[in-house]
Amino acid sequence: MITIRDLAEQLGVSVATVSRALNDQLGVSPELRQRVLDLAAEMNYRPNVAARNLSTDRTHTVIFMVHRRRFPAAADPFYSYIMHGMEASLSLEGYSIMLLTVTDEQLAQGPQSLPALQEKRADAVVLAGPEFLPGFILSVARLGLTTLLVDNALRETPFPAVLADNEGGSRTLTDHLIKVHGHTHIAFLQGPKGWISCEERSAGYQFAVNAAGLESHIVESEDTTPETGQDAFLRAIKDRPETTAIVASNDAMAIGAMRAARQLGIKMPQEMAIVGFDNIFWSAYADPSLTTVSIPTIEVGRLAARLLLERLYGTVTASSRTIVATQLVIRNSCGCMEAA
Amino acid sequence: MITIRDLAEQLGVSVATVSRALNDQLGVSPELRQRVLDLAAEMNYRPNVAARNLSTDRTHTVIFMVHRRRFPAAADPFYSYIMHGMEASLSLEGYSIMLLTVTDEQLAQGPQSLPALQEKRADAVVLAGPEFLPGFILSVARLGLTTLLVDNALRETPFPAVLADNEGGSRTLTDHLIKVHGHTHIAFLQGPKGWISCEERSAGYQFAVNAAGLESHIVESEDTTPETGQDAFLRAIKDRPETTAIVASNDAMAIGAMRAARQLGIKMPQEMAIVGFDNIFWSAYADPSLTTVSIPTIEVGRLAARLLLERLYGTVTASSRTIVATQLVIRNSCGCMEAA
DNA sequence: TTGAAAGCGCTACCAT
DNA sequence: ATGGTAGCGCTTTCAA
Repeated sequence: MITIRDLAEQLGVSVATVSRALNDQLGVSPELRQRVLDLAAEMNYRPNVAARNLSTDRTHTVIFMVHRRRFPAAADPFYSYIMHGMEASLSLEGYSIMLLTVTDEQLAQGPQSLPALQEKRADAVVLAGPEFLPGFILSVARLGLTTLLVDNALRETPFPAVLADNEGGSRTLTDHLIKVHGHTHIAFLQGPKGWISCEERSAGYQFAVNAAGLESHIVESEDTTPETGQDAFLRAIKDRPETTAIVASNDAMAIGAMRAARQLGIKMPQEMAIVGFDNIFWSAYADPSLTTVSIPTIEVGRLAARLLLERLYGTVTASSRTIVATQLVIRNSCGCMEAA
Repeated sequence: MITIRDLAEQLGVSVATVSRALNDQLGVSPELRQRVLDLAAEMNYRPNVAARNLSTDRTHTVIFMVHRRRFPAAADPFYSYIMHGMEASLSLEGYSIMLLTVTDEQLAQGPQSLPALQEKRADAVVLAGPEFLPGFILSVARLGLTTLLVDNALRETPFPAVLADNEGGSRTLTDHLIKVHGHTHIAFLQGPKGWISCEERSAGYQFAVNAAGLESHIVESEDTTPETGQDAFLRAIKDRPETTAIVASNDAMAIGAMRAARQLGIKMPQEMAIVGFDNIFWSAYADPSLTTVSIPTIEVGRLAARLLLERLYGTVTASSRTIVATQLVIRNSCGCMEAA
């Protein structure tokens, strides 16, 4: 293994100079700098990360923390995508990303139970998903790591967070059912209370429905899987048989609802329009193909990476929530393009 | 931040002793050891990883390397699952896992283009997926990192690798179509040449078909997506209209084939049985639900982690390939349980 | 069993 | 612009 000492000796200069040249710091004459760089390249020099970490107290590493159940979610690798987006961005800046999945027990015990965090293996940490509660979040932040929430947020305390525009997307989606297809009895299949994305989607639905002077109809669920979607659908039409359209909290629920509808012999989209959220890969393969809202997950990850780096370098202090635009994806399940 | 020096001073002993006590090394009297441990706990001492890394030349980190296109694969988060399994196991041993996705250019340029590898940010590296070619693999290994292949293998050189029992799974699956359902004209939708898992699945199919005295019928594809499955299916039945069953290289292709069959008005499973491989979440939601072979991805990850740690600790030297058993998952698309 | 001290490779401060 | 050098916190010889 070759070190800056080797380079320094070869060139007959001090290690300090070599270090400066290598780190692009001022105080080195252009020609000497070039000689250092050339020799480093020639000798295939690689900095020792551990040594640099020790003396700078920086690791150039970010921890991506997510609940173990959610990575990957069987039905939807949402967080895998976000991590992927982060990795691609971070690697460009010389940063690495570590995966840390946490169990319910660890969540309950707090960050003390997470050695990777305590040992400061990273400069920053992303907490992805709604499982992280305020108490946990704040204790992580208190550890001294730069902390960022993704697909989650604190309600009262301002805290850096990146989220999709769930409310806007849901409003647009619901509006589409109302304005384009003329539905007047639309139910919303709501996911668990406390999952911010579900609540925002619910809010978007309600806004659209209220604005149109329609009655809202919210059916609650404990989860957002096909199974719970199926179940919620059945309750929805039992409650109100006049229902002709369903907005599900996500695609998985929507696909479950479709299955339930099909089993009852309900024609889709003619007798029942069903739409989802997330635009998972398989939503295009549902029958009828699912109208939904897409979230640019890679972009969410890219943004998270950028925000983190900005905060690490002190470029920026303010701005708590960052909202990423979503987009309506029209397919067949809303009633559009039936000819296709 | 509290260091071993703080502990040493508090206790009036040397840092060497504290270090030994903390690292469970011999040469410390039981009572002193206990006092050290107690104080460490009381003062909430956390070792500085960078310092330890520097002096031991170990990082207690593993890099999970995968092609950028494959993480996560939109249709099937196969590698996300494996990484997840690895993380869960590694964290128990105090190891962390880093994600490193690589592009085609980086693959072509070799490990030189990957700073994370060169800088020895990890003790070991897993190369997951068939995109890593022998030259690349061997140069990574030459870097001095403990290297392990997952869902890939070298053909000639013995090299540590973990794979699912693709051949066995595929043989069992094909056998099921022959023995239970009496099919005599079964086509195999083959994925790209060079993807070892696809080739093994192909071999399993051929073995079963030959053993039954049937003719094999292999249809090639450039990828293993629903689109390529759809296309391959059409070519298969055009080639041989007598075909009554399809074994696809994976579930995504199988679902694509189903779509093509449905568009042609072919009844499934009565007129056409279609089966897949991987048991992705959505395969249960296909119509008819997909008979397939499940791969215990979490277990694959767990095994990979264990093999890596064993090699890091020099417990084991031999054994190149490790094969993980797969399991037949019977649903409706093969013709079983039609009543259900 | 315990302690002293020499590094690990790099950064950054203080001189020159 | 360049050099000398003191750490960063820990592990690990070597002595006692």
